Amino acid sequence: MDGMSTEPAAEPRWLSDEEQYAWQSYLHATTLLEDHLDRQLQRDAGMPHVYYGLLVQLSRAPRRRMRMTELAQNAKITRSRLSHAIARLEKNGWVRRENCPSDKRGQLAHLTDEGMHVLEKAAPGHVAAVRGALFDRLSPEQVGQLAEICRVMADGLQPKGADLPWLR
Amino acid sequence: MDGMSTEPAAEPRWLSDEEQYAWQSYLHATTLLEDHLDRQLQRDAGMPHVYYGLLVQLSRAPRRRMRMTELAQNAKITRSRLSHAIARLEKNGWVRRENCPSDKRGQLAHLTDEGMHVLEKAAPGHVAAVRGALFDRLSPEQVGQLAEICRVMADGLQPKGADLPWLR
DNA sequence: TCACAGTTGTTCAATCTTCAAGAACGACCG
DNA sequence: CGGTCGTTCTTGAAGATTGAACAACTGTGA
Repeated sequence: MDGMSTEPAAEPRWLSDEEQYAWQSYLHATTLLEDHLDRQLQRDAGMPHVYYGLLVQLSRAPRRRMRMTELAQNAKITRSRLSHAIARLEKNGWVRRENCPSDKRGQLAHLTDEGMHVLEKAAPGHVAAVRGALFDRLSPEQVGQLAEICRVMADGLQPKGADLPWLR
Repeated sequence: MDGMSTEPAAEPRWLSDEEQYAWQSYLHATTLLEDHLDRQLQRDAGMPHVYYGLLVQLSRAPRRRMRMTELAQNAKITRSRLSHAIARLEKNGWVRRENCPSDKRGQLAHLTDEGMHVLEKAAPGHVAAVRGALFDRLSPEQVGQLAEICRVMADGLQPKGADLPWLR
């Protein structure tokens, strides 16, 4: 008996030089961008990026209302986290909870007028930040490439629906 | 003359349809990937991705030692956050603090043998996760595109006078 | 030598996130 | 009905992060 055993982890395929470089660049860039947007929104709108995203979702929903679970899924956060987040936004007066008429377990998050106002005030600065960091620096081809790359990534990470990609 | 006034925020340039789509895809994909890696490492190595990154940095440093500030800069986190993180890793026995001989204010973070061992155990699974989510799904051209896009992004977000130690 | 401004790392309080329950309700089946 | 299981949302405690404040130290210039 020697090296070869029944171990499932045979030979880890490490990253090539190009892949390593791409991975480092990815981590570097995404971290910087996330920090940048978080700071910008915290400064200008008094909330982190995730919370801003919740308001955006609500603003686009019919009657500015959305079920908690649906909102959590769209924002890719847990229901628990959403519960805390909505509690905070409710304390700010930007969101209000309502009972769901069709399901007594359910709750609707409702973007208030005040919340809509905050969102409208914050949006231009936020878009400018995204532009300045990303879209004003990329060529149209690169924007397309980025979208396609992200689509492929998301395809392989889809948590629900068919769990086909989870090999093994 | 009409609504136009002296407002400094003249006309926010919103995102085009292509840009909106790319931005949504970006947020979706990066969130999913980060969550995926965080869970994988939390499950297999008992620490989040950021902490794993710290161990990687240390493992590559001369004598497995690094100054706190340098480590924080490389990992793109604040010194405060690093302080807490190292305290936690120290509690696990994976890192130890040492006084810096040349600067009495300074501290060196030192990756212990035990920490190195944990890292070596976790690395294959982590690489597999990165591969499975990203590099095994992208064409070589896309890997190059991604690297270039991220390089441009990072260029525009570089916090200060740029020293680029991660560029070879 | 002596300010003195700048750096280094830690700490505190406020905030945010996660994880493990748990209460309330709906859907289904006998 | 009544029982059972799954869903929906909330809660509380532990852990993590942030930003400001702080003590200790360095290096520079007068």
